[in-house]
Amino acid sequence: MKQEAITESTGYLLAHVCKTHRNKAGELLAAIDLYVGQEMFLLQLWQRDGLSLSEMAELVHVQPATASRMVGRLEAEELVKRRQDSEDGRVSRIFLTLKGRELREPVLDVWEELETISMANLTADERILLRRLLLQVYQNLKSGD
Amino acid sequence: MKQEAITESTGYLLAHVCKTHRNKAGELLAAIDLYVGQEMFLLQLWQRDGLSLSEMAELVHVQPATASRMVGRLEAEELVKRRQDSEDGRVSRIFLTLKGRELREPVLDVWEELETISMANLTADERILLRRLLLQVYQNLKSGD
DNA sequence: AATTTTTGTTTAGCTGGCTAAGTAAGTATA
DNA sequence: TATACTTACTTAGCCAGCTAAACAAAAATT
Repeated sequence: MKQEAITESTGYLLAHVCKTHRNKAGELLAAIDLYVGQEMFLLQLWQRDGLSLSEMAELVHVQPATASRMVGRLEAEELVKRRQDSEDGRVSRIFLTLKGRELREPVLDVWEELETISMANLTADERILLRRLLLQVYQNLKSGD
Repeated sequence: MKQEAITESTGYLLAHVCKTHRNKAGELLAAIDLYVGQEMFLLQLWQRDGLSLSEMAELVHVQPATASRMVGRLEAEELVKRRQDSEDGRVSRIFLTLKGRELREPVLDVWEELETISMANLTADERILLRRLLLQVYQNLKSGD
């Protein structure tokens, strides 16, 4: 591969767009006192309170160690509380606090704004197309060796 | 915004694809003893040895603090060395070592493999289209408020 | 019933990101 | 010339990622 090819590659552009997207998300979430990624945990709990830590990790697509620490931080901010499962002493269940529940609407607003900004100037067809292409890339990466 | 809309949004899919891409990159780079992102610094130095730290930060699109630390790690691994500029004592210039230069081919190979995997099953037209759509998203995020 | 294996979580330690603050060199102004 | 301001970099401290190891509970095996 020629050297210039890296910075001209689609993968490089993808990484760059993503970083920009993530930074924008971080900026918008900061306004409601959340760090990027935290909202994903809350999102899952709004759908189903009391998930176990490993269920959370799986749903959010992170490792259990990451989930454990992030839940720890959410707990420290009093957005969630942890309880030991009644039937399996190893299992940690995560529950929303009132404070955590109140963040639902603001988070949805943030993501709506983020999506509106990101998808501006793209027709509905282009958005569908982008999704299809991204899904193909994802499949490739998931199965590639 | 409805809650399900977040996980159905293109931004969410983008983040997910990107994380997968980054993990794949990390896996491939680990085989040549590099962490994700380090190769980007080397890439710039292969093109122009002796860049200042802030030039590096700008070219790689990170903050100077990040660049400083990452260059520190590359120096610890003896891939680069730092020298004070002869005309401006504040300026730190980064030079490749022989070891750093020898990594060029392996890095190019890694990125070629990564790109091959990522773009599999996409026609040339689809790749061009993906790039165009990603660039549009990037422009949106860069100018959006 | 005792032992071994598996499972769920946590902690430690590494990484690349960021912001904020600090330090020293260079430049501009009085 | 002395002082004030700007610039380049570094350090400290926060974050989300990861892997590896440790620990305890549960399940499986002997």
